[in-house]
Amino acid sequence: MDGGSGTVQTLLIHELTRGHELLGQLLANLDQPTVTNPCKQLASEILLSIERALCIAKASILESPRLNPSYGGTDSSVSPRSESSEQASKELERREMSKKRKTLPKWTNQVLAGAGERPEGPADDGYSWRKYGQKEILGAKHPRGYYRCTHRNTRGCLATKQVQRSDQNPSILDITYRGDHTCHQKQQLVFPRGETEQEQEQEQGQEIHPLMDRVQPQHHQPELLLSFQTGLRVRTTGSCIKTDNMVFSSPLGMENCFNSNFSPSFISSAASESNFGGANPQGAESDYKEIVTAASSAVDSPFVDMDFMLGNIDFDPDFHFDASAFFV
DNA sequence: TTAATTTGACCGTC
DNA sequence: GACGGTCAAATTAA
Repeated sequence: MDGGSGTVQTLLIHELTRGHELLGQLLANLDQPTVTNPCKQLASEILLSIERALCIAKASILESPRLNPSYGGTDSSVSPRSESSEQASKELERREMSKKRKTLPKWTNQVLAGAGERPEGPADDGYSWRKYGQKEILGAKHPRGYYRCTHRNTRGCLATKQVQRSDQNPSILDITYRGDHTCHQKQQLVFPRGETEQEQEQEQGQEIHPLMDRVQPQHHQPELLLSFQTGLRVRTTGSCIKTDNMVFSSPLGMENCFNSNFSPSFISSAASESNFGGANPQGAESDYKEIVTAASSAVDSPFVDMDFMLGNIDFDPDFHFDASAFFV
């Protein structure tokens, strides 16, 4: 990025800070027994503030066209090259990609593998993946499968994932995601028992929030925050880490973006405990395996989304965002 | 015929 | 040089 990123970051931090302040006021108001209107007003303002922050973050990413090679970047059909120059550019491209990949956000999920699934078969996470490789990994009992987004060529989507069976528990798949889906394929949520979204909603008593939709439109109602909060509370209190077969762990972002000052209770509490009935052998050694989990339909996108939007923004070390209050 | 998967080779990093 | 990640030709499936 360029020099403008500093300003963007400042704006972002400003918005988030403001959101934080408003939140403080909201919580203060909540302490009063009968007040409801100020709360709604504040919630609305907070929501707007946060939305602005998200837009800024998104804009900052879009500002960097290099992150999106397919959009106007290398179009070999336009400029004919000699064979050697083409090869050279390929090599260059490869190096660029290599660098780029390093900087891509990365996080890990653990997924209970279904009985009928292929050895490295990824649980369907709603995106369409194409396998491009498989490799025996040193010290691992099971090979690692490499997948990339189906729309890599058509839309330049750089998202990839690696799927590997856990050594300790072969019924668990460690799935490492890398990069965001720039293809904007609408995530098709998969419901284990053939349930619809609505059915799941009803069963879980919580909403699928528009905020959690990774595809833009952001005209959210003020009450959204409240339902958002409600949903999060459900997840926080439940030590259970599952839908039927999905287990979610912390995306990179929660830890990476907010540093130590940002330690929401829903992460830390869950992380300190084991899952799968007390056995999560992977948990301690993995980079980002604090289990957040909950209903995959609701949890998946938002955190991942937030992660990506904020992923390459450095927060001021002094920036304090006490999110624990937010999720009370 | 097209799309997806497999698999050996290649490349970059440590 | 070892290892992990990716490429791309060959193969298989739909």
